[in-house]
Amino acid sequence: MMQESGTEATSNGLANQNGGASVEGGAKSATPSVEVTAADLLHLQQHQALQVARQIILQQHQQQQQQQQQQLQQITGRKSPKANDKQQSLQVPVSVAMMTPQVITPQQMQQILQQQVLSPQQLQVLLQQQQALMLQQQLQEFYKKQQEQLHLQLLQQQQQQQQQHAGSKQNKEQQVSAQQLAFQQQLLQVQQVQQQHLLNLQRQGLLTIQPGQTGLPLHSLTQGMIPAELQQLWKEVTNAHVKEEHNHNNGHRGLDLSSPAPPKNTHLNHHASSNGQYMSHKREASTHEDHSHHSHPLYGHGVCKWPGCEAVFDDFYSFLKHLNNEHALDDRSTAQCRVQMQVVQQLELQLAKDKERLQAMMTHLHVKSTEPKNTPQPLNLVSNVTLSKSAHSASPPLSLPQTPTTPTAPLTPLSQTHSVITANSLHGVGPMRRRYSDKYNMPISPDLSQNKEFYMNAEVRPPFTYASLIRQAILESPEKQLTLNEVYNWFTRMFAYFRRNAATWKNAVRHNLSLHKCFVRVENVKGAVWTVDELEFQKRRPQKISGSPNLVKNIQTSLGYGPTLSAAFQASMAENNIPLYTTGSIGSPTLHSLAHAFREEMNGAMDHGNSNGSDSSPGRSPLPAMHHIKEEPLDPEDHEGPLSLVTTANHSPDFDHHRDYDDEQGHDDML
DNA sequence: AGTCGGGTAAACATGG
DNA sequence: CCCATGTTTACCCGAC
Repeated sequence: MMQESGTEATSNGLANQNGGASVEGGAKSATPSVEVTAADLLHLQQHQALQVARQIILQQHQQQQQQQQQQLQQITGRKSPKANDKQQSLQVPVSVAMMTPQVITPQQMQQILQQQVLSPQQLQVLLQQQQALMLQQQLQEFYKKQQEQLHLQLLQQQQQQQQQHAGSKQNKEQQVSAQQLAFQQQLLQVQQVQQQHLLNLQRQGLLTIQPGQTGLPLHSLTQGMIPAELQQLWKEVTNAHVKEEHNHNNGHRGLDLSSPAPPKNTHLNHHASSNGQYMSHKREASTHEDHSHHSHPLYGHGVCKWPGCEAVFDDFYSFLKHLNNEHALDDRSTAQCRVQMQVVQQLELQLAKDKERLQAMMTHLHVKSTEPKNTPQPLNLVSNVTLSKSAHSASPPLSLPQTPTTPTAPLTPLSQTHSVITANSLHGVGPMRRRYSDKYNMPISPDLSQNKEFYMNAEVRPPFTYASLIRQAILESPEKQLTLNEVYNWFTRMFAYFRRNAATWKNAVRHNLSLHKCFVRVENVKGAVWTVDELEFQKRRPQKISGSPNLVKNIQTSLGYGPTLSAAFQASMAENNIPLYTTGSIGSPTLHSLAHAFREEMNGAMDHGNSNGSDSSPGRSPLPAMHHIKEEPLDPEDHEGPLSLVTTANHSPDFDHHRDYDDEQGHDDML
């Protein structure tokens, strides 16, 4: 089918769509200056950090496990009937290339990616979850290390003190300083380790996570001699579903992070040895050394670490056998691999952000900044949800339910119900290749943040029709009208996927503009612009009730939007009787767009009864509503929320700025 | 099996 | 002539 011969149309040749460059962004260079000596400060730092960690962990811990497990399992089970039928065109996107999977060639991965075996939403969810997990783990490790180090130092200091003249004030100060230093160093180390680790992951292209074991690793980690606070933290986190296996008989770790990163191990071991604790780490190390020949990134502690697997094996060979049989190069495996890639990519971005955040926190604390200003850290995804949101909040009224929790539709919801999604979504549904079935007419909306970012960086085809996208582009514009070229630009700016094969999709765009009555061409002074005739657009949507009700429902539920959300949703819809407004209304961008978007979502919802994030196909993600993304560079991506309402509301504030979409993609967040 | 909407390819027209 | 922009037709696919 697609002949990619297409002469690349000039403009969009954004060759490297890899927006994520920021990972190594310079920002972080500033090393923590060590001037503070007051014990208070130290304490404060720790305390704050712990708070954050606690928050994050508490909020996500539980869901994580369940969600992850479910998700992974689903995906795992998923089979794509014809995933391979179209793998002819090989195109290696830069971004993907940067992660070289060991098992599959970049080309293959790319193909897989493009096939959309997994829906963006699923990916999104997975990514978020994994990110959360990783974050969580990192935090744990971080604090653990920090505490440990400090503890050590303390002991040493005490010894010294005893040996010397006790009571000297100087000694005390020194001790404090030492601790402070240790703390600083720890931070740096952690950062370095993380960086290295990520690099490794990047190289490997794989990162395995064992959802079900999430809790264990942490647990074992904290088992040593953890300071009260940490213990408490841990307790809070785990008590929910604490379980059994404390016996660190298996010191597995939720994330297979360490294995691929030798440096890290070294590091950890170093510390471990110093104080003779750290079971898990040690264990890990030993695993590597002792069974070096048996080491396999996908095999750890007798368990297959293939995402969603967890099969247990007595010996390495059994595992190998299993690996070859169960995880051979087939549709499912490739799909999982693909997910992993996305996960890694996202994690990298996330890490970068978190580093920045950490930096900001440190800076803030050290510099004793004045007001309690919330650090402007996007920390999207996961954390974003919980913490950062504040920024937006400032704004108004519209925010409905927007609560921090609502956010990621995909994410949170799952947590509660780990029931539904299963079988159906997994196995049943095939990969939706390019054809995301019908209904992706759904309104582009919520979830955007994540999706937006996701699509902006991942070369994954958005699950929306060209018509929907075009409409979105136009509606997002301040004037509600765009020239063809502007539409093109919007596409390339918003979706990494459209940074390639320009000839193809551009043709499609033109084709759609001409074909659908909902797009109206308006002659303009300097040419012609396209506008959207909302009425027309709405007219053509009703056609299908977004997929079989069953499916939809299923998904809805599976996503956790139980009756509750549904009800809420309906209610809101009812409230807004969405009057459609027609065509090219040009007016104050602000209100207009807002209303527009708002209605859009509403309409969408109405049309398809269910629509929204839950579109039938397992994966369909809610449209990336990228309304107004432009201006928020760092910002939080937003919140998406299952209900469009939410989203819209949140965005509202930004509506005013309108800018030219034409400029280059200046605003892509830098991430 | 037929219909329908959507995606892709391509031919063709037009104007700069 | 080339290219961007539009229009139109044809064909394929998947969902219903």
